Amino acid sequence: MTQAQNAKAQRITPRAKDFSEWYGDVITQAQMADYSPVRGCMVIRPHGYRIWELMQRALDDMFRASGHRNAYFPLFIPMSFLAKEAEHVEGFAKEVAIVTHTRLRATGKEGAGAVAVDPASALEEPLVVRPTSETIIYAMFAKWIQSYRDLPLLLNQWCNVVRWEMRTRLFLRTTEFLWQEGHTAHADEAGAEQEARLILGIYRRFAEEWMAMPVLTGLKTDSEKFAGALRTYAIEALMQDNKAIQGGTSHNLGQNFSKAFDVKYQTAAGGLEHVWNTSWGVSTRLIGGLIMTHSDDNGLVAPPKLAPVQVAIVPIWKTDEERTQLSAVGRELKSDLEQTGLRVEFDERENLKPGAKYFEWEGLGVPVRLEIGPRDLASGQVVLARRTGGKAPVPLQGAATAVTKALDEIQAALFAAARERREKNSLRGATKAQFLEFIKGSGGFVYGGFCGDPACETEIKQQTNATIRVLPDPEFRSKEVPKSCMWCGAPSIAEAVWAQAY
RNA sequence: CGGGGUGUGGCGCAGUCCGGUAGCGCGCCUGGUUUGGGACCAGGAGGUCGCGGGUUCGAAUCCCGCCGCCCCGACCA
Repeated sequence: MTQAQNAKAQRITPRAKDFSEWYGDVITQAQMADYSPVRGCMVIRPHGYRIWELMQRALDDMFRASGHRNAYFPLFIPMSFLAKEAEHVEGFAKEVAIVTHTRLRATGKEGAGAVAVDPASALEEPLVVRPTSETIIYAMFAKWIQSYRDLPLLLNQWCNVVRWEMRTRLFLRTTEFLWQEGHTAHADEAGAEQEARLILGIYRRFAEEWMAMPVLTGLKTDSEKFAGALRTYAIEALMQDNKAIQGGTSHNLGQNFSKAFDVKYQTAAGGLEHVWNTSWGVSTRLIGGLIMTHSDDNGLVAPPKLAPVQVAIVPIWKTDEERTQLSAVGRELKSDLEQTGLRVEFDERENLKPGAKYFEWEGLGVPVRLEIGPRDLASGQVVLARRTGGKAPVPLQGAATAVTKALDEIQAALFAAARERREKNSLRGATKAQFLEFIKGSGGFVYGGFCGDPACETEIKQQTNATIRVLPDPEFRSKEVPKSCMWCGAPSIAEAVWAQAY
């Protein structure tokens, strides 16, 4: 077997063969993450972390522009805090990590038994490792908020959280993950509601404009809402295997937490009122969504705006003279592109043939590759190859313009393709029979009437594993309003979108 | 927690049925020749065969126990 054939044989598992293996292969190939020695945890490698940093920057700018400020609250939360809001405890009790001791001691034994928990170091009150920070943040809000003049209070934090999950998958669900959590306090319900909706809009814009990932926005049903929230809004995207992913949530918490933590403010009229809160978050899970939205059987496809490397320049040379010449031209090209703000690598490695480099950069998801050899040099051009397919020569002089244009086109094309795929895999106005056939077949988003009865929702979930992803916002609703429940036939209270989900 | 699979150089695997002291491909290192879609030749480094017991002259291989990981189901961003 030649090396080429061998490499082909070891390639990424095709999506059609095994989607889940494909997903893992893409991550490995792109060096985005690795399994850690701790079960359920992952190491985010530089190429994956860079995507997260780019996401953070974009989101953070949007938060800041809308008046939010960043802060940092501690990892540890007194166990008693979690118990203060009844629904909230119930929601998280099953998956919190608890710190009970503060010391190890040497046992004098060999190997793994050489250290043990020092029983003398038991904490009086155990600490929980935050699964989310509502409790500790609102405990602090109670200290900081006194008057209506202190409102609204608009904070955000970037941090890690821990939820002890039974089954984990890289990026999509890990025991520890990175996210941002926004927490705000408002003088009235309208303020909180407006904030929750504002953030949902930011999440949608981020998903569409940066990730090139089309999303539905809407309201979660009670069974799917955040534990402790009045209402939960979410963005939902459809992956290539036709399973849905919840990409971000924005909660109107009402006064549930302000009452539990006694967060009160004095009104202009002199009265005393509990504040209205919101909380909202997106996590590294979005990276999983990004992978499953765009990538193909050759590896990662990164949308240009979030690609750690946007342009890879690959020189092609034979003689030493060509090498010297191309090395100089390549460096200059790199520098030109960088000056227009692009993220560029010039691949001068000598131990790899150009073809090998192409495959490597493709696996890493680089949207644009510039190939430049003696023939191009002679005619004053470079070959511009797109990750999504197609090669064409462009003038070497002013290549930055062509590259920028290509990146913009790729960004737009990825979004359009993803949206088209989603629509192709959506079924509207479904009857029960159509719903069953669709969900058990290829799957996707199913739009239909919903009676509002949780029992109906549960029955559907039990029989099909599909859940209501959202009660969609007006612009995503079908033209014809469903009159009756897709499942039970009772009068419909709202249109719902069902899907099997991650 | 239930079901399935799997643990052998960094990665992917063969060897296990039928015990005889570990091999292949990729990757890595050195030198040379190469370079327009995964280069080739030569030399080389690297493994307590998941862990613990047992059987045996001898165990990756047979027996007993344990553990890890991956995939599939119920909970979740």
